Amino acid sequence: MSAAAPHVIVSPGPVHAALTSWYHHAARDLPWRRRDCTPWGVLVSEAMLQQTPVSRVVPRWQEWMRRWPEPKDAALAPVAEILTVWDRLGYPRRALRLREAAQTIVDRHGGRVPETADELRKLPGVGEYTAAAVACFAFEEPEVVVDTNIRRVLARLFAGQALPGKTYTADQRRLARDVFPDPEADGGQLACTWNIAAMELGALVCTARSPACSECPAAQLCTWRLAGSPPPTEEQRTRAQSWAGSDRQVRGAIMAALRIGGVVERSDLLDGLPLPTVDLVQRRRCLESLLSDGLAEQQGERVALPGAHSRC
DNA sequence: AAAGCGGGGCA
DNA sequence: TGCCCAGCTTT
Repeated sequence: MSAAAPHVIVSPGPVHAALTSWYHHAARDLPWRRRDCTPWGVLVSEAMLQQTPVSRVVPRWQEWMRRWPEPKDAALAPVAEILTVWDRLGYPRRALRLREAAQTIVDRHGGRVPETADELRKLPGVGEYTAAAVACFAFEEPEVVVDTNIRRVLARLFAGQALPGKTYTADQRRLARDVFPDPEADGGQLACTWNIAAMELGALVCTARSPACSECPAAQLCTWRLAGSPPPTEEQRTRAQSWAGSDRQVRGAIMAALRIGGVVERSDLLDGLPLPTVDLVQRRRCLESLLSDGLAEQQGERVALPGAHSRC
């Protein structure tokens, strides 16, 4: 037993009622939430939404689903095309893994997205969160879903903290389980709605920077609010990864050049990138890492997106 | 448990 | 400029 474990004082029941009721009229109309969205569409959305805001995902999701409406379509798509459609969503390794997941679904699941969190978890790029989310949102399985929004909402509602801290700890996982609705109460309906409602509240009302507590359906039940909304501690404040000058920036610039230029001379890639600094060691390191990741391909003295045909 | 991995938008 | 955003993989 951990001495630092937060104890749930507020009864979860009224909070479940407040948030799920709120969700029914406040929810955004997102394409992957519609009745006619397939499990594959839900999986694609979750892969794209890993670390990328909804507003930037919507158009890329629509283009992806138009081209590859089923797993078998994405499984056959050239990597170059996958990465081009992915465009600047970021973390392009996610796109490769989504394609690999499609291939696994075809090879091992008859082309249909598996329905349980345990099976989903085995797919490339599918971790604890995504497995639970797809099982819940696509198949109405009452899995405990915990994303960055839900972590923050639970920290405030039940632990009285302004922010949940940078890493997902065992205490937070325990809290999420402790306040989760009874999965067997009504066939899992409440549990699934609770997941999406808590997530939506975190996205629209209980935001990280300036929460709109006056609009919160659970403000009167919120432990953090009742404690006077104490500010986050120094430890809870996340320190951002630097961006300028980072390998991620250089990798991103190389990928952008490959998407636009098709097949590019290796030398042009190393000294012709639109970046503020020219660090040849770093550029070489980043190019090698992209080749190693399978995000780029060497063709003689040229470099291209994997599968892109050379002009020779 | 911590580090690495994109990119855009807003305070 | 700093910070935030429907995480996963590797160590």
